Amino acid sequence: MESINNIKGTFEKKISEEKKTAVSKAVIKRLPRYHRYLGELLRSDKLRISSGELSDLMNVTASQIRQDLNCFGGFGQQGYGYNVKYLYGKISELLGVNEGYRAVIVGAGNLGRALAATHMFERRGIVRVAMFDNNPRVVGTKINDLPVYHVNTLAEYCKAENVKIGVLTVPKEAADDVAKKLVAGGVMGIWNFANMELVVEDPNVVVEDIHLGDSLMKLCYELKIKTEGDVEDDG
Amino acid sequence: MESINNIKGTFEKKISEEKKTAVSKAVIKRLPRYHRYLGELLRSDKLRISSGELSDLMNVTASQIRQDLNCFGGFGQQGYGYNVKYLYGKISELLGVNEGYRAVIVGAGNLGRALAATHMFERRGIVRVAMFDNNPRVVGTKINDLPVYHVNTLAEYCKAENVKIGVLTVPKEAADDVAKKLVAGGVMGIWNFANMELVVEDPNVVVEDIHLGDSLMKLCYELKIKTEGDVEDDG
DNA sequence: TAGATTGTTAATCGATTAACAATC
DNA sequence: TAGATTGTTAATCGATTAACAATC
Repeated sequence: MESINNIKGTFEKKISEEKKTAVSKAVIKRLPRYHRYLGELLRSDKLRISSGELSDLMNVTASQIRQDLNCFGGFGQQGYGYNVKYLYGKISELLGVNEGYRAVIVGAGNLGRALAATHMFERRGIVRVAMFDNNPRVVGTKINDLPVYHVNTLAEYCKAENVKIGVLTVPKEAADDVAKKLVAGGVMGIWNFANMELVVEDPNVVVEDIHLGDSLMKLCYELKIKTEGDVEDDG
Repeated sequence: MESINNIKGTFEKKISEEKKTAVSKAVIKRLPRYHRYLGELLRSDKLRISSGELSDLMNVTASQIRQDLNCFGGFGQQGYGYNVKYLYGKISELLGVNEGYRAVIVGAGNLGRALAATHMFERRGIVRVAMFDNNPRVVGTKINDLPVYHVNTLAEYCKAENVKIGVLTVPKEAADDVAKKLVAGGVMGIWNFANMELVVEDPNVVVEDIHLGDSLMKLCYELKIKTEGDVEDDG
């Protein structure tokens, strides 16, 4: 009896594992890029594309493209390639473009305003519903058609308005506190521009840290390496 | 005779290779993060730190920290650890913080203005000298103390003013053209916010593409994965 | 059917981690 | 000297590429 249960358990585990087969981080990071290129192909009325063609376009190996796409299912057809519209649709689906997630921007400073002005969100099916700040001079105003509320009402608002994404453009000293409010309000994803690694208790909340400064420094490093040796070395 | 030359050649090659030992991309991407944490430790008056302590702080393995730092030389001391100030200085040096690179921002839209308003550049020893745009209504004005010139004068200005870094916040249709002007002006590093992979002919010019949209999509993907299964699946 | 191109397995490469001898 | 911790080599892990059988 016990041995039968053991066998059954093992078997079930194998099946569920097979279904998951956790997609690697490297693949996930590449998905948006595929989406971008396929969107362009679609706009240029290209109907089908092979991994070889896409490989030339994107500067990655055809092998990687096939491997990547196959993590999510067989989107192509042997001898034909991939149908651009179909593949674009599938990747859009994977990326949640059709989910209509609702987002708030917290921090109405320069960066918050700049993000409020972009089409970055609509383009991805994300609906911005409001901005938040603690400055009484901007609370109550509108920025790019978005009402600005006081950050004290953040959690409450998110809960009532079913906000799923919070964009953090506050100074890093305030970031932890605002993040707590977002999580309390049921927000499940935080896009963090606060120049620090945001730590959130709830393991179901995902965080994407943006480190513009790190990117700028990496540029300087590479610039330095390339130009080094061109000048006298006084080391 | 020939065989002697061959042996000599092999030997010389080995030495020069040993000196280079090209630092891996993964390590380079982590350098700015070390710089960030060490800067904070310095500000909090911490004098020394071991790879073990830093490991706890940064959430990476101590082994990786030691391995990473050793790509650039022995910055630590057995039995002691690393001197915070010294290590910070060394990493700053590696990252070109003391080089005083001069930078222009091309594109005086929302993002360009937001970047102009940050302290991101000074903090890394980069000197912003001007902004550029093609809109006659902003050309001639000042934004955050930076003069705004017409983009037609870009190459000429960069050459005259020894500009090394160009920040690209123009629409992607204009990006290639502006990049050409920057390169013509002797700019060696381009920080590209134009939502496309910038291709530059000159192999000595380094490009760092920022893809905020990709990051946002990745967030949505992870958000979707986490919340999937919580709701009815009408697939 | 023949040609093309995928899906998938196996081989290679690179990056991370573990272990430990060197040394402060 | 003994204890601590680096620098560095070896082992492991993960990601990329190559190869080819399956199949449209």
